[in-house]
Amino acid sequence: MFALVDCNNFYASCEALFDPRLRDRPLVVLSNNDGCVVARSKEAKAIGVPMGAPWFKLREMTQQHGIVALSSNYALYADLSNRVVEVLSAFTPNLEVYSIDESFLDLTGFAGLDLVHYGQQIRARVLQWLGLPVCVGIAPTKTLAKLANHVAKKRSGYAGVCDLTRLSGKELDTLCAEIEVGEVWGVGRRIEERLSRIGVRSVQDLRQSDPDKIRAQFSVVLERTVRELRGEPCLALEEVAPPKQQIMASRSFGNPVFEIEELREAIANHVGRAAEKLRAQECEAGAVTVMIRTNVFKPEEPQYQRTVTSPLAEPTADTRTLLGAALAVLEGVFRPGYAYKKAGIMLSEITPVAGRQASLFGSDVEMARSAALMAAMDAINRKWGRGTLRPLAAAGEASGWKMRRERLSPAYTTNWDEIPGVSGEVRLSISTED
DNA sequence: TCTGGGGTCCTAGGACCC
DNA sequence: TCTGGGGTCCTAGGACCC
Repeated sequence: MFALVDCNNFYASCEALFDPRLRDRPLVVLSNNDGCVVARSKEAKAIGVPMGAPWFKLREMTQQHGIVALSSNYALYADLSNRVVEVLSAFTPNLEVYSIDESFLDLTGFAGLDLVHYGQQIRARVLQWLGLPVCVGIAPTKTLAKLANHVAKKRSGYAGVCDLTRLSGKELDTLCAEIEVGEVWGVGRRIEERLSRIGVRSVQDLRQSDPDKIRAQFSVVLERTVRELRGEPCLALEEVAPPKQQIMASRSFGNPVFEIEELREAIANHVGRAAEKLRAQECEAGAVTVMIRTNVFKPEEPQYQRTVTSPLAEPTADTRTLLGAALAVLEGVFRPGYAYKKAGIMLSEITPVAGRQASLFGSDVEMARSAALMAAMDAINRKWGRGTLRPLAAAGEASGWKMRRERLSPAYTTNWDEIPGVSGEVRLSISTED
């Protein structure tokens, strides 16, 4: 038995938590570079702000409704996300952190409990301890738990907790017939269109499809979805995230970039971040990819984009080696005269340091020195903040490539200088509901 | 003026092997 | 007249997720 716990309007809820003026107002959180809407408060959804809409296209709507827009504050969201997981961990021994705002809880063996009541306890505790609203979906497979969570969110009658096993077969049929198939986890826009063409429009239609035929016409992935919808578990809880096979770091630029110096600086920063993640999972990379491109949304301007991968002589996690390879690629792909809008890098062919094969040509002493240097750099950056120590190439004065973040809220919970202060008379009231 | 940044898995087809 | 059978590896592209 699984429970899927999902935070409601997570980014928007995090922002409103520390700024009460934002409550009950249409609030949106923007993507990096203040580009698109990536999260909306209940009120923003109600007035019809579409998900993914470019912010600059919403100006009229903003004036009309007084929408508040904020830049993404991932330091805040990540910290609060960790706290949510900590609270949830008390409710189960086995938990999978699925995304920044969702976790699967293993409730196998909890059959003696009233799971709806248990779900309500989870909601109440996260709300009381963290101030964040969540919904809970309970079912015997992950796909059904996702569906249950959708129901808990959309139907007020469930008060935020839906246990599909509480429904009779007939009630479940009726419910599934009322939900569009596109709401199912794993059914995106394309598959939804194709399903519609063969007459599969509701969740119920998909549940009643023949898994073998679905496999033949679509894929083994969708077959698993059908089986999961029928209550046959095909997806297991993944408590420990497997190491990443690729690590990417890329950003759009706040302003168009013309000079290779600025691209170098951006690439150097990206390599630094990606290499840090690589070392955090105790791995090395065997190849570095560099991507640069002009603005795809301005087809009237000259377009250029290149993505080139450079294999390394041997795998490494040393920022200096990775950066050397990346900058060499950049020299090769750069063409002057273009207005670049985005640059990124990717580390691939990732292998654990532990299984490393001895090198034919390298020296063990050099390798040990490299590992020690990187460990020292990471420790200093952890203690004194990201970017305290970084490659020279990343430390230039150019700023055109940096992303726009004009509406950033404080790092309320992760920076001593930005912790909110309280003044005046304070009256605390403590609820004993939980 | 202005449009994000990460990831995963699966499949088909080509090249190659014996 | 008539031309096998069984595999692996790699890449590109498509689909999905948050």
